[in-house]
Amino acid sequence: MPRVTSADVARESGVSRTTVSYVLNDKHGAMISEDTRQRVQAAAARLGYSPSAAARTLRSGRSDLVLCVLPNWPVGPVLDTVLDELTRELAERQLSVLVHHGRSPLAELWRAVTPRAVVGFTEFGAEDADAMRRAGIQVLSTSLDDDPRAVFAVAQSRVGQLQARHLADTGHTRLGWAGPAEPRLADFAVRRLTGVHTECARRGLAAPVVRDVDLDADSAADAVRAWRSAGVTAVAAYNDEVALAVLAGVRACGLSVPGDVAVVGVDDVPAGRLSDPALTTVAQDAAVQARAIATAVAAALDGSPPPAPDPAEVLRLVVRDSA
Amino acid sequence: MPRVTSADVARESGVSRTTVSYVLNDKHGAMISEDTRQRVQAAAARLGYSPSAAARTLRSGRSDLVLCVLPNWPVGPVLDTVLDELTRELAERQLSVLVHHGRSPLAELWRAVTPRAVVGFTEFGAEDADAMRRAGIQVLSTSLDDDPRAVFAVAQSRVGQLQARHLADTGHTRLGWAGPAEPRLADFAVRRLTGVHTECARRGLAAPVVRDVDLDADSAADAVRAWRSAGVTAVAAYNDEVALAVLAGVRACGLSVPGDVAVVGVDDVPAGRLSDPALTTVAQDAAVQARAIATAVAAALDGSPPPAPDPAEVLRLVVRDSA
DNA sequence: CTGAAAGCGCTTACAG
DNA sequence: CTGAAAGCGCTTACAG
Repeated sequence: MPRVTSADVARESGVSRTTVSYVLNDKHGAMISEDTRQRVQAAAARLGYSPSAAARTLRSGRSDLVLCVLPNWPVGPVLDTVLDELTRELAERQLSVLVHHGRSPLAELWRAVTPRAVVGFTEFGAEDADAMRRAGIQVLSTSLDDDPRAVFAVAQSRVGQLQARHLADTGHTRLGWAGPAEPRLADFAVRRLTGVHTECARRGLAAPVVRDVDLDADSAADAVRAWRSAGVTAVAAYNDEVALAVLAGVRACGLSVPGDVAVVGVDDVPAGRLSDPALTTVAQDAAVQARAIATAVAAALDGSPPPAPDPAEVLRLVVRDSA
Repeated sequence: MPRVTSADVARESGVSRTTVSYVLNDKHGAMISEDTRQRVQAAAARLGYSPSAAARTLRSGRSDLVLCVLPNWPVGPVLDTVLDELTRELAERQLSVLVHHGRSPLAELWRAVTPRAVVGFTEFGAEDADAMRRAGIQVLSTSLDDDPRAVFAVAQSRVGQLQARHLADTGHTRLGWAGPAEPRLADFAVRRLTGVHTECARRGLAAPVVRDVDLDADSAADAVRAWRSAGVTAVAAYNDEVALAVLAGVRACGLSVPGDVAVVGVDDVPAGRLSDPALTTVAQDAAVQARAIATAVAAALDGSPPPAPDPAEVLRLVVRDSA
């Protein structure tokens, strides 16, 4: 089935392609007779015409796409919300958001879609970034640190600091750190752990006792025993899932939370509110993050420098029963 | 910064654009002298040349993109894996997978990217589907039922059947259904509930007692009391999250699982393995699903009809402690 | 108020 | 072995 082009519409309605283009793009508003306008629109509808994006992009030199490149790590609930929000917010600016999962050769991809902007939720290689800029694409990236070049940054070390601060404030002096077994999360994990370290150092406490724990009770029980024998009374977990594993490990050891071991997670997932005991955690406000990123992207596209959002708005300690 | 075009590369290397194109696309292998080839490649690299996707697509009439359109509902762990796998599998066929979150006007979108195929994880409107086909785009969709026109289907009613079957097999005669409070999940929920109904009817049991439960212990406790007073001894939950809420509700009522109320979830999320008691659940093999979908998409693109996968491979009851 | 023409960047018959 | 030329579908000065 051959493509319906603007030439078809022109023929069908007895006008030139120029007129078709004007009518369909609402250009030169009043300069087309109402009669012609109607005829063209009717013909377009009858033929089921839709303009070729490729031709349009080629002509104008820019598409209306924003490409989001996801990192290697599993999409959690926060990022999921961010993408939903971003899609909605940019849609109001006539921009379509497309998401790329996994890190297949980025070069192939942005060439294939010619996006107006690329938003990286992971760091781009320098060559990739250069090549994209050379092709006229806005390159934006989010950061896990306080990178001033990023359009949006939530310093992950602050997450760890918040956890350690709460634990220390509630009287614990020997902390443990429960890292994720999933290696793809390492970029996040090292930063959060650094935050715990920093806070411990600031208060003159010993460095945290580090253990990675699988998402099962046995692995967690091993870790719990190790922590206990090191005198640890409170554990900061990489996220709520890991924290739930620690809870299970403590239970498996016949001990209790928070009496024997206090636990703090990150993310505020539903399962953490429902566990026994309910998880104390660091919540990340996905809606606020999404809005901030969307604003930043929009500003970048306008050429105006975006205001740096206050990271304090994004992170919030939620105290429940586990610590 | 102006775009680097193949003409620039041609000028830089002292050949025609034709030759540049041949070299860069590995066409006519041996027919270009090694010397020329080297010169062109060096020039392209030096200039940082990357071809215009728009021009290429316009020329060839087809892009190498597969657009996945996500439904309204939140992306769960299963779909997340499916997208990752699909991306990887189709990458081997030189196809880039792009994902669209949310249901902003679909028409705008596929026009903007001219994908080779569109894979819907939700139903398309008939006009949308027609318009896409008219534009030469392959339209594929997954289904929640046994729809033969779908490239891939996991009948959600089977999920409910599996849950009910296990509960009935273990001696329960009065079942409850815990639905999700989130309205966007309704499409899934009604089908799973139907499966429970069907299985109950088949065995001559009373219809399940239906309650939607929020993801908090209080809401769940209300539901638990309602079930108890209706004589319910076992509950099939929409998914593991809801099941965890039911667990919390039972606890809040001072009752126990599975003694007073047995509970089955769906999804086999880590938190369900870690809860107390560990959740019996229906696992969906995301890897198998992803492979099946990828194969189906590839087959559709080749024009060959895909083999219907065996849904039995995808769904699996995992018996643990809650039922 | 409307049309003829150029040109976005690419690939590919078709000639040499 | 390599080049001149056409054409994919669109938009937009530029003429009427």
